[in-house]
Amino acid sequence: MSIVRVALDVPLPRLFDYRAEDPAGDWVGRLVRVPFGSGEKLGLILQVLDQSDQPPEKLRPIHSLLTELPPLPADWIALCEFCARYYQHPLGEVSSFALPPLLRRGKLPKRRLARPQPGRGDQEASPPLTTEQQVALMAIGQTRGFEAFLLHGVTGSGKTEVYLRAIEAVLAQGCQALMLVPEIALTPQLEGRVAARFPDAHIVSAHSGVADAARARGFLEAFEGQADIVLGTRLSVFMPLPRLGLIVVDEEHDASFKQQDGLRYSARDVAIFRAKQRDVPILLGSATPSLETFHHARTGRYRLLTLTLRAVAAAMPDVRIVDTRREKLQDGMSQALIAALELRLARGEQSLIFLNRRGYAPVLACTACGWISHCRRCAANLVVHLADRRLRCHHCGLETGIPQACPDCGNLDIHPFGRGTQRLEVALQERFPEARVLRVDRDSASSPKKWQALLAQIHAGEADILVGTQMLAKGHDFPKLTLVGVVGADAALFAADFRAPERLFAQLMQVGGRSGRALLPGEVLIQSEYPDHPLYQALADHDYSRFASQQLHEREQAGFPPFAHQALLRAEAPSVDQSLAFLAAARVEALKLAGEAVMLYDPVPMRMVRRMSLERAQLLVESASRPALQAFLATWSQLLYELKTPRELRWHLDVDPQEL
DNA sequence: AGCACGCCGACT
DNA sequence: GTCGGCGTGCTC
Ligand SMILES: [Zn+2]
Ligand SMILES: [Zn+2]
Repeated sequence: MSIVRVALDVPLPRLFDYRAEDPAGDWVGRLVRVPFGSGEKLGLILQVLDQSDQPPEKLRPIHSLLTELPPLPADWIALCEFCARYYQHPLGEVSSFALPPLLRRGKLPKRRLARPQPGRGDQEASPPLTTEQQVALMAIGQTRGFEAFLLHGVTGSGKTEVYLRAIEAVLAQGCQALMLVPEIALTPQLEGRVAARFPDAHIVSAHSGVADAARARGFLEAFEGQADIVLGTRLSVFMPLPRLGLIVVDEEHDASFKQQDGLRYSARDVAIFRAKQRDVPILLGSATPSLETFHHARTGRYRLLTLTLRAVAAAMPDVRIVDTRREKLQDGMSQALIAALELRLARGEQSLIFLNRRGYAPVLACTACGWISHCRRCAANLVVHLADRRLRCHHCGLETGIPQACPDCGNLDIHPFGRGTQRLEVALQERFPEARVLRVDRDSASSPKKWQALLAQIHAGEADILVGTQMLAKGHDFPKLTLVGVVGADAALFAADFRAPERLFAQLMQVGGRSGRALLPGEVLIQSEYPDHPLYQALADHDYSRFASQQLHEREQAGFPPFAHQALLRAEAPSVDQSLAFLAAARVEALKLAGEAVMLYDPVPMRMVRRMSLERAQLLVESASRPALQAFLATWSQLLYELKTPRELRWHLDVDPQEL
């Protein structure tokens, strides 16, 4: 009698053994139906063994083997095992997550006919390369096996062209390429561009918007080697790719590569593991690399390839910091910005005002008693959405109507305070009645369809002034756009999070890059009360390296990443005392095993304590040594599972957390 | 996380 | 008497 060791989608940090009659040699990697408790579950066979460490009477026989699907390859299983180990997550949950939902339930997609993919016509001509692009491609082409490259190049310097050429080269060798892009960048336009460039390649798109059947089909096409290119969001880092030859991570600094719930993985970091594991090169591209990546490039762990020039015939935009200390702003805008807008309107060019705050105003307040609109489920204000006359919580979705009078004192004099995109839109429309003002944020672009419609409208030149959040910052080329105004950026300058400046710089650099891409020179006006701040000065000089060096210096002084490695234990419960009590108990356990290499902080309530009626707290763990942190987390998390906790308390570990 | 079992309150 | 509330314990 043999034993199979199975990974099951349950939140338990262990595998489960079952009896099996006569397992064949190819059982490892297959899906299997097994009895579990009172029901049945689908699991993944990880090992076939002679005996179990469980007492024989506990062992139950498997129900059935899923033979429709070939066994998942060993390297795919190893990838899941790495994620389980690194992110301290149950292996069964990882492998389940790595499968498309349909396969997770043991179903296969209906028709698996080879889609009429290849042969879409003529290949789109590739533009000529700049010397810098040639140098980069030469370096990439010369590697044999694993090597990580950081392709650092400003917007318009032709990073995408380098990706496409590098992909072309691996396809020519009969290999597959995996290209990861941020959620917001995976648009029909990008898919179209890749498809036009590789008319004979079989391209699979993978993101959460793809329907279940199509996603499963894409997975199988990648798995069976029919797919040549997988283009997708962070999910697609888990695609099995037997002929993998290259991984590309575009906008590698983008926050959407880190999953913020469940398995809290960073697709960029998992991609690096994968490239190493499969011994293939990986290309990380960005105009504003994450400081982690930039640090690795500086210290020689990654190879730095730089594109300094705009490949398109256009100069860098002129970036000016507008000092707003001495000036009375009009609707949040300076004279300089208003004049610049007028100029663009007169010339028939487009302008964009970037304000990273949606809604009409961040809060509604009573001038008599001090009441403010707050969410009863969260420690947050309800945001005024005047466009649909609602108050809305941006954290839990709670909605109410806008009260006519103060709910506390009955005062009729209640006002929206502060400014969001809706208010700016209204103000601009009043100031420039003849201009076509278009707001682009998550509210106006609530579905992919509406988003595409807005983009089409912008491209057709049917808008003069765009008001938008970071949605507008990424990946879209607006040829008629020559002015970018930035409003209200200072708030992020002094945020509590040590990564806030890094994010702000990246965001402003990116949104600034929207202006003047084609033949018209661009201008960027950033309004600030701290015009001399080094972050703005570096932006004005287009000097990412100077900013990054200064930030890295500060991080080193403070002992922050990338000079330290962090993990966060978070807890949430109906009361913050419960959360803190759990963390205190966890800390006691940790003290028993933490050596000097691992630093344990005190449990503290989270910056926004209450969210969706749960009160949250966290405990930071830090070490200069990654292996020391990993070893500590492995034992600690085992102890945490054994800790007795109230039913209503939930906890998780976040390795390499993005926000503290 | 599910899902069973189990032991006390109020309803036909 | 029993229907059902959710506390606690287990899942190979
Ligand atoms: Zn009041
Ligand atoms: Zn809320």
